[in-house]
Parts: sequence; structure tokens; C-alpha cells
Amino acid sequence: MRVIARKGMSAATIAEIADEAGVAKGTIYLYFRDRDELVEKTFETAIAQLHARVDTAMATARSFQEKLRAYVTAKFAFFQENREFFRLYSSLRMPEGSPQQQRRQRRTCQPQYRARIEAMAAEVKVAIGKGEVRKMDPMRLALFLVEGSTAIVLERLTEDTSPPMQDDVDLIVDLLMSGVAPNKPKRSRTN
Amino acid sequence: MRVIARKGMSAATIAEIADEAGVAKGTIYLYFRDRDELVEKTFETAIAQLHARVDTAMATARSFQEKLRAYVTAKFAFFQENREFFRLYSSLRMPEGSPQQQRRQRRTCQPQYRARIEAMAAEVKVAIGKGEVRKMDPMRLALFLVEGSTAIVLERLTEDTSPPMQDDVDLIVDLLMSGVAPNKPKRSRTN
DNA sequence: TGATTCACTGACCGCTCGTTCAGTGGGCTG
DNA sequence: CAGCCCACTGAACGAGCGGTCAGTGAATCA
Repeated sequence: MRVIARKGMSAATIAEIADEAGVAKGTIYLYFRDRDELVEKTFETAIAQLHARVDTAMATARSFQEKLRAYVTAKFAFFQENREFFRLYSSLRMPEGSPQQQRRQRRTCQPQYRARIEAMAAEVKVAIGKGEVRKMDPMRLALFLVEGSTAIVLERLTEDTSPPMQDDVDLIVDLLMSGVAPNKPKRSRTN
Repeated sequence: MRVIARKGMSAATIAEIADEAGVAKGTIYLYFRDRDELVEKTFETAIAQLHARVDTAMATARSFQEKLRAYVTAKFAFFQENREFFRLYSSLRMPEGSPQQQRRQRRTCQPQYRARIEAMAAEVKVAIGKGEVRKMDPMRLALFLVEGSTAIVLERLTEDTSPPMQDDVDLIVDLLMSGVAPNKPKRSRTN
């Protein structure tokens, strides 16, 4: 995980991975069929950790706004603790490398990504049904909020000094709930 | 451009690029010092096309909402016409490949990305000054809207059949201006 | 027409990487 | 203690890469 996160999925070498793991190159092949399988398994393990955390956080939330806040907070906290995971996460969307690597990634990474987006879209749908969110394409909103918040995660990881996490969480929640138009500053904090 | 867009910045080989260009490998080195320079120049050329288009579209707009609409529309239209560019664009954020490639990319790609975000943030700042947008961190809003809309661009490129472009543009503009909360359905479409 | 130029070629080189497999050594069994 | 097991090793191999450069041939010059 550390090496792949550092070098990227296509540039991480078996030699460096073995070295960092404190074993010889050959040992790797006692546990993984080939390099592709290693990358795939590593990727799935890393992403599963994030997903578990996000799911736990969202499960306890009642309203959509609470769920949204829980999602963003969990995501922020996770990447703050696991900076190096971000690189793996951000290669979810786009396959990389040789054609057969790309095909393999399309079979493993992309479904994971879509599943997450669809899970979020399902929450949106429920919220629309409950009248917490106005009628709109749930998939589009899910995509927008996931990637939008990812952008801010990356910014926080890149910045020398970031504002308190709570500030950025509030910003995202308020932005999505109320938009940027100034006329009615209805800072909704309840539900 | 075609090869790099297809294979990614790190997996594109000189042999394939030369082949697709209809010249021998050696010929490439009459025009580029090395592979890195080729990738760098190709990248800059591709991105410059998008930026020119977006800048032109935004220049004629008056209000922030118009600028926002112009931005999203230009971006959608550009990637609809140049599907293959998307891969180049999406590798703006994260460097890829060997350490020295990563360093080179950090020097070229990342500044380009930041410059665009900061340009958008500047527009936001003006809009806040004019009272068109409520007070908030301009950088955060710029990041959010750029990456959020990028996510929807990717979705449109991946989908078999997408809704009309205008629908997605409206969705993004309305979402950003008014949020998702249902109570005031002020579908702003005026100026 | 012979000489010169020059964009272009592609076989070749050195290197790195993924993958293999004969060998090693510590521990367990009988 | 002999024999065996087995997780582990790392030198070696072959494929594929970026980069080189002597050579080619058409166009131009004198």
C-alpha cells in the first residue's frame, strides 16, 4: 500500500515493494500470482477501509443533511490519517497502464467506484422521497458531491496549513444544501 | 495526443506514438529532446485548447451565474468534441510515473491546474464583492465546482446515452446557486 | 552530373522490470 | 541424528522500454 500510494499504480515496482516489505522479490510470488493481482488486492483492501469508515459514519445519521455531514467528515478524517491512500483513491476513476492492465482495472476499480456513487445516489433518492431534497437526478448530485468533496480533500492534503476540518465540512454541507446565492442566508444546521 | 490520451501519460510508448504518427522512432527525437518533453508539450497543447475555449466563453458573460453557465457549457461541449482529451485533463491533478517524471509533472501540470482554479476563484471573489455570491472561501468553491462538473463530464462520456447537455448544465448551475434544499424552488434562469 | 544537404529511418544498445526456480537453512518428525 | 519439509531467497533470464547513430535517398546546388 505504501509503495503503490507513493509511486502510483503503474510505477510501483515489485523490487521496491519487496524491499519495503522486508522480503525478497521471489517471496512476493508466493502470495500473489503476478503483479496485477498484487495491485488489485492492495487496491481493494485500501478502498474497503475507507468505505467501511464512511458507511459506519453515515449509518447513524437520520436526515440527509446529517448523512452528508457524516460522509464528508468521515472522508476528511480518513484521508487526514491516511494521506498516502489518496493516490489510490483518486485512481479509482481512470484506468492506467497497459491495455490488459486497463481492462483489469475496469473490471475491479470502476465497479467499486460506481457502487459508491450509486450508494450515495440511493441516499439522495430516499431524501428526495422524504422531501428533504428537491427533485433532481440523484446520480448527478451524488457524482457532484463526491468529486467536489474529493477536490477539497486533495487541497487540504496539499496545503501547508488548512483551516479546521469543521470549517470545510460546514462549507460543503452549506454549499450543497443552500447554494451560493446570497439572498436568503438560511444557514440550515438542523435538518 | 491520441496515444497519450488512450494509454495514459506513463504507459504511452515512443514506439506507438511514432507508429500512429506514421514516422520512425528516431524521427521523434528530431522534434523532442526526450520522452518527457514530448509528453509535456503534448499536454500543454491539449490543455491550452480547453482553456482558450473556456476563457472565450466566460469573457462575454456578465453575472456570476452567466459565467458559471458559460464555463460548464464550454467544458461540456469541448469534451463532447474531444472525448480523448479527457484522460489528459484528469491527470492534471495527480502526478504519475517515475519519481523524476513526477517532479517534472509537478512543475508543469500542477501549476496549470492551480492557475485555472485560481482564475475561477478570482471570478468568485468578484462575485462576492458584487453581492452575487454570499461570503465564502473562493478557492474552496472554485475547487468544488470545477471537480464536481468534471465528474459529470466523465459520467456523460461514459454513459451510453446522456440527457441533453442543457439539462446537465442547468442542474449544475441550479445546484450551485440554490443548493438542494427544497423549500425555495427559485429556478433562476433570468439574465 | 557529381556533390552536398538533410529529414528520416530502424537496427541496435543499455537498462529496468516482472517473473522464474535451483538452492538455502531453520525447524519438525520418527 | 538423519531425513524431510517448506517458507524464503536472489541470481539469472527475457521482454520491452527509451534513446542513439550510421546509413538512405530524394531534393537541391554548383
